[in-house]
Amino acid sequence: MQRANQQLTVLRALVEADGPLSARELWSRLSGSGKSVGLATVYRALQRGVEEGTLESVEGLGRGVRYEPKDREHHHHFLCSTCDHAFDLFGCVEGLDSLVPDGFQMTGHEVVLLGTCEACGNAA
Amino acid sequence: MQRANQQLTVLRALVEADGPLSARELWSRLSGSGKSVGLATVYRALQRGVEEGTLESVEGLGRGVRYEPKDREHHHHFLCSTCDHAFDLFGCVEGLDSLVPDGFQMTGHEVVLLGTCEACGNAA
DNA sequence: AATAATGTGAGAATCGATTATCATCTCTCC
DNA sequence: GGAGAGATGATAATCGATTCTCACATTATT
Repeated sequence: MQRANQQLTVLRALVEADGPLSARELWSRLSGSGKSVGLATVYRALQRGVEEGTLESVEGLGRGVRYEPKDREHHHHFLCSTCDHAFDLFGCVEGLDSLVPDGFQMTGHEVVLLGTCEACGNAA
Repeated sequence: MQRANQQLTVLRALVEADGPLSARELWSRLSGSGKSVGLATVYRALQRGVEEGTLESVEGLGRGVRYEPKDREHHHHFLCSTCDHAFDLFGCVEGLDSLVPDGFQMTGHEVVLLGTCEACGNAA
């Protein structure tokens, strides 16, 4: 059995994106670009991608869950408060360990920068 | 059953908490501590607190919205992946500016440490 | 080609979070 | 004490997100 057409369409759109996308964002993008895909199919593709290990769900970017390819290097995100789009950033920060309280075990971290993206800044 | 000043009861519980709480968490805590308060009242108190400027809503800690007193100093949070409780941290990090892409305007940032809190770590 | 297995789209159903409704209850002011 | 204003609790209604259903389409198998 081979992966069907729409599953691939969804995954490819996510790989080409400049940041993590929610199911609905993904659906809007595809709908707007001629490639009409059912919303249910988007959800199925995302869920399956996570199960198969190619995708990862990202929480903590405003409300809702977004998804991104799992093979990306460690990175963080910029969330535009105007258009609500999330952008991938490169690099990380130092000094996180010193924040951890005694007795707590840190297994990971999230850094989210907030503000306005270039497009929204220019439009203003 | 006392029914007076529930607004105060809610705000006080939030001030005494060691981290931001969601409406439901707050409601559970109050219910569990003898001070029975309607869930609707909790929502009303939170909404009003935000309007009046004493409370602040915090997104980005897992799913859902949590609230904390607005007069706290700049700080971040530790989210326990076992009990899902959010704890206040003290201190901040350096080097965030270097992550901002050209043309983007950063107005704020969030740092969330993930892992297990002391209680959950000991219980394991 | 015939059949079986799987993928897909549209919309219904579900779920949790939040808000609205409304009958009561409390407090204040007279 | 009594009226009016605002607060409260129980629960229904709403809302957005996600999942489920099912008829149909596509692909695989023989």
